[in-house]
Amino acid sequence: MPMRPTTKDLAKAAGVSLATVDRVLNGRTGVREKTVKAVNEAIERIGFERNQVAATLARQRGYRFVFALPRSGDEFLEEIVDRIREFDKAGRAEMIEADVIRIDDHDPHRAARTLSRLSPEDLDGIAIMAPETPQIRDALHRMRERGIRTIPFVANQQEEGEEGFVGIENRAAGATAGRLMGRFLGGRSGSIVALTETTQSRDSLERRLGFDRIINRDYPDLRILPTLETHGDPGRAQHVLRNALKAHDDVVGLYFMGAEARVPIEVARVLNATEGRVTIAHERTPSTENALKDGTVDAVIHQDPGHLVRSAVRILRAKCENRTTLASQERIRTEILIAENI
Amino acid sequence: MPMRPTTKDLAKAAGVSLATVDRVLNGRTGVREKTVKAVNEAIERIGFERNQVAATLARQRGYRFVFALPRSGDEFLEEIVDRIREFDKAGRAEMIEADVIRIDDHDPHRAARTLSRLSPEDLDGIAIMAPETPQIRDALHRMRERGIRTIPFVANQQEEGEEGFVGIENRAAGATAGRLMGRFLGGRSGSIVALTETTQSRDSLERRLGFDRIINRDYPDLRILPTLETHGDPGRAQHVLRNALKAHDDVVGLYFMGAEARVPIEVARVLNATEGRVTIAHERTPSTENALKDGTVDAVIHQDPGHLVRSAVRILRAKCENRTTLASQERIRTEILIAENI
DNA sequence: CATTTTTTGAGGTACGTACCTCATTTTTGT
DNA sequence: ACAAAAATGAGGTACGTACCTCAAAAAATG
Repeated sequence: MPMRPTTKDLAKAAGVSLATVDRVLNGRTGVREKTVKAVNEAIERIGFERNQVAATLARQRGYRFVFALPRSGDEFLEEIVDRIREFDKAGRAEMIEADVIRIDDHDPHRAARTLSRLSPEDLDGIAIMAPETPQIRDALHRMRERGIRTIPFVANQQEEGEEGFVGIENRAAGATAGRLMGRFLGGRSGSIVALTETTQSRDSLERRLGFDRIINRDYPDLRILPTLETHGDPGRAQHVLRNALKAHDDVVGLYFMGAEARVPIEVARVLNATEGRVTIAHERTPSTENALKDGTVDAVIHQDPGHLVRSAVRILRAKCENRTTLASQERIRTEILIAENI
Repeated sequence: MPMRPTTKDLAKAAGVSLATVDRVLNGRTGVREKTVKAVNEAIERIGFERNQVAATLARQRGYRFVFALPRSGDEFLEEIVDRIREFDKAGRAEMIEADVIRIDDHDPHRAARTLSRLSPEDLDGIAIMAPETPQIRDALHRMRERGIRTIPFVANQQEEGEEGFVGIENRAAGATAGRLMGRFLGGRSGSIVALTETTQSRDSLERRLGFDRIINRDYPDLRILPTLETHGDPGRAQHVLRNALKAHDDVVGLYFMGAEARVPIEVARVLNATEGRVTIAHERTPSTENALKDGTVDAVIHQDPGHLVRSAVRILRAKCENRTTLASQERIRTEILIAENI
């Protein structure tokens, strides 16, 4: 068992004292540039790696991470919340806490204010799932300046400045749905109904783009109708779906693009709309799971909430410890679920 | 921040000394049943949870886990090995080591001897991927008696005694392949060629069972031919595949059940066998990935090697610390890969 | 009851890092 | 060259647990 070099070894190797090593390692002030470089050089030379176990123990307060999620929640969001709670429980032994705060997704100012109130005393990092508004972007920027690590979560923030996004690429997810739709239809021709809560959300937009790309390029006999919106309202959902089916007698496929597939699924059941048609939805939830099992839905495009949560924590923690993560390991997969591999 | 109770608090609550708490917590001998119960009762009462961070630090030697993998390796195995190495590197900061040893899968006695040589000094736990032979089973049993935690890895060991298996359920994986085959064929009728290295392996057997179940039940127009064996030999593979295609002019699908899809894929390319047919393989590897991209293979049934490795480590570690894991979180998913979600 | 055996307590050190204080040295500005 | 400021060193404590020794107490044995 090869003894790993400790801070003591590092101090000796760099020709400085333990105190200075500590200053450099933890980015404290009052160290000459020259000394910093000497220490860093020694780190490379002897291959020093901070013992995170000892470090966490020493800095009494472990890590505390917060997930900022929209208040208005769908089923999938609930799954995520459950996973966060689960992680929090399991993480206690590792001195890692994970909490949830809800932010007003309909009121960006209020949301930004909520974020502004968070201080580095309360948390070390935050994973944020929020619409991209200037207010939110600003709030995030200020948090980072206060020393809180941030990471976009599930809903992408365009901002290229910060690396590390936890979630799937929705274009690819839409393309996956498109390919399955095309293959499951096996050469049939006709129209496809695309349904979502609101076309305003970037997720839906990108999914639709990916979906379109595949269908239009590879399945010329299929035609995708303009996206229908439910606004989360079952009544409206039923209305628009019925109208669409009435207006087009050649509908062969249904694509539910939103995260809340529950409403479309229920409505489709009532209208008996999936019979003889291929139906594809997003995100595994109790609703979509049941629908897969009873055949209402043929495939579900999914991202694993447990992976989302754990990956976010790993990345945030790495940021806190100035480590890098293996991007390959943190990539969230776009999963395909059918009745057989649920 | 609610202070978590420490061993000191526990000692006070149980009315015993720190030394006794230590004895109970670490399962040492020389403690009266009555005392043990008193301590355990106090643990429940005050909600004591061992601080694993401090514990790992204190027991100098962190954890050392070994993956015992068959020597004769396919591409998928190489992926797994890469993930283990990756984990080992990343795990050093957490004081967790992960190593690989290769065992002779063709010589159970030699394999068993290799395992017998491992002592608790060398490792804390082992994840084993090996055929189920009495010799191996015995060796595992003896290891457990020596205090080494064991867990079957990817290849299931029937043995119901030990819980925790890391890998997918191959019946379900086969069923998934079957469903995709049926749907992708979209009502066409004909024969399906099933190919594997050897029908002796339980993995292949179970996959075939799952595959058959779906096809026979739901796709009466499809007929699965007797399983062909390659024994890993390209020449033989080409021979049996060509013969099958010659004997049956109605082959509409190919199912590569083994973990080494490289050979069948290459052979199929040479014979131009996939053109106009649906082809499904197992495990994502460079070969299957390329085949997906260029259309040689239509879908790949997969289990993520990174997840496999991390899950095995989590479970082994939990066993070492007498903790339980959330089975739901440790279940390895049977993934479906197509060109769009690779 | 005396003696052996078992059980328990008291106290210590160690793990590797964080974080603190204070003295001392080195550098900077004038 | 001098004072002021900045940089560094020396030494300490703490985190919560593991693991060790030795003495003392309690229980079991005859």
